[in-house]
Amino acid sequence: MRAGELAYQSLRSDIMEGMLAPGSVIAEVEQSERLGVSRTPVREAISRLLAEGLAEPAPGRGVIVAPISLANVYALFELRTSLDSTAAALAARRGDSKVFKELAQAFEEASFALHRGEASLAEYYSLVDELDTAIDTAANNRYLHQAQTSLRTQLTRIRKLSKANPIRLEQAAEEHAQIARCIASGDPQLAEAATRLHLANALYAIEEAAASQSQHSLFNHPEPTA
Amino acid sequence: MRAGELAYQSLRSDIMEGMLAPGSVIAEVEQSERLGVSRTPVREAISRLLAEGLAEPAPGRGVIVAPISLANVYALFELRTSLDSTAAALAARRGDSKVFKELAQAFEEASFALHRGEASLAEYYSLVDELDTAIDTAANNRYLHQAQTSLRTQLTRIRKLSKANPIRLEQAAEEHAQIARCIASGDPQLAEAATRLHLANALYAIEEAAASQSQHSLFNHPEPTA
DNA sequence: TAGCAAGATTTTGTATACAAAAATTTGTGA
DNA sequence: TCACAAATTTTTGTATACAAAATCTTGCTA
Repeated sequence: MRAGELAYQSLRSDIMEGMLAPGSVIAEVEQSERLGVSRTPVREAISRLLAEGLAEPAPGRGVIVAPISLANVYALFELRTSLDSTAAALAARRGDSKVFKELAQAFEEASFALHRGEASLAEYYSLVDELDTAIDTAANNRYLHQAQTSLRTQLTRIRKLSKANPIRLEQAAEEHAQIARCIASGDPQLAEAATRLHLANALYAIEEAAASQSQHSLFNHPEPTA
Repeated sequence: MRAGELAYQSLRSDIMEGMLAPGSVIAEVEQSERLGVSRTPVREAISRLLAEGLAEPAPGRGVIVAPISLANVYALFELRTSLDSTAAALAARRGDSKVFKELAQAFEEASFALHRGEASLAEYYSLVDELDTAIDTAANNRYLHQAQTSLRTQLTRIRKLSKANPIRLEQAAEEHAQIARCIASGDPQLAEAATRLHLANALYAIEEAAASQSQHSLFNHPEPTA
């Protein structure tokens, strides 16, 4: 692998896994020594992280890994709702009905399996990825896809912070099945409605989780400037 | 100015102004010589252009300035409709009514002035920028704003290709006034509807312009791979 | 002791040299 | 003349040295 690519992948996964804590500075020399490459490729990597929103320039401390705060979640979900509902509507118009019928079926089964404790989280999330991919493909809009990709990166970080609630997972699986069915039906408005409903529920679940868990362990508020 | 910043600004404006034609390769050495800086800052600049979508990696020719094609316009407008209508709805909920009332007034006047040939294009476009900025501010969502910013870059490029039709400009000014009024009214659904209507009309106008002007001068189709 | 300034240190920005990879050209054989 | 391969040239990737800027220390003075 190219050194720049390696640096990017390493830093990215370190941020996603929380090894590099939100708010901590990403020093070029430190990282280049740690990763065993020179500063040039880590600079390249950092600029990619910057563009992706995983890192941020900090006023006088260089660049830091982007903080996550509860306020961000609302903003993120506003954009997500816009993007995902549009994608679902486009997929309903353009997609292959068969593909989404099968996905709906798979989500139904996953919901059952989840209920009986027979399915793993990883399996479920990979199914969600499949649905996302199918929608992206069907929507057939590279700009939309690009916007969603960078958004999903942020959402993934947030998901890792809040422990998944088993009951919510079952519900979510049902909702995903519903979305897939609506897209399969070819009705854009319906697909959009199902998506909005799902996202509203998902946000609500996050709020609940945040309220029950200690906020400070859940979310890293950007430290006060003063 | 930093050399990297200078290289970025220069290349960006060269692309936007068409000095660097869509599809032409951006060679590091060539540009570094032309701009009088070393390869390092132009590499930084290129990576920013890449992230912004103004440049694209080309399979075996390095990076090229992103082509513009009619097909892209549809995709772009699909995303734009989603983003702008969401922003308008948020602005209607959160914005200061007074600001948008004044903007509506300004657009009404601009429409008159345009009709009498008393207003310049530049003035009108700067008014549009004001409205966009006001909506961004009112919507108060950095992620949405970021997505819109990169999208607008693309749209600006397209706008430069099609000559503005004076009659359409008047209509557009009216539509903008309408959008501002709807936001001022505080009704999110109405604001969204006005935005969607405007964008549908704008797209239609582009299609008309493309049909009347010679396609090949208007749009740069990506050359066939064979 | 508080505040400030001068120096020291770290960190970032830029240039350049070198290495590796890719593309193009050139030459040779069928 | 065409195809293929070898060699050359160009282009990109990486390391490193040096410069400039910013931050942090330290010590002086009021």
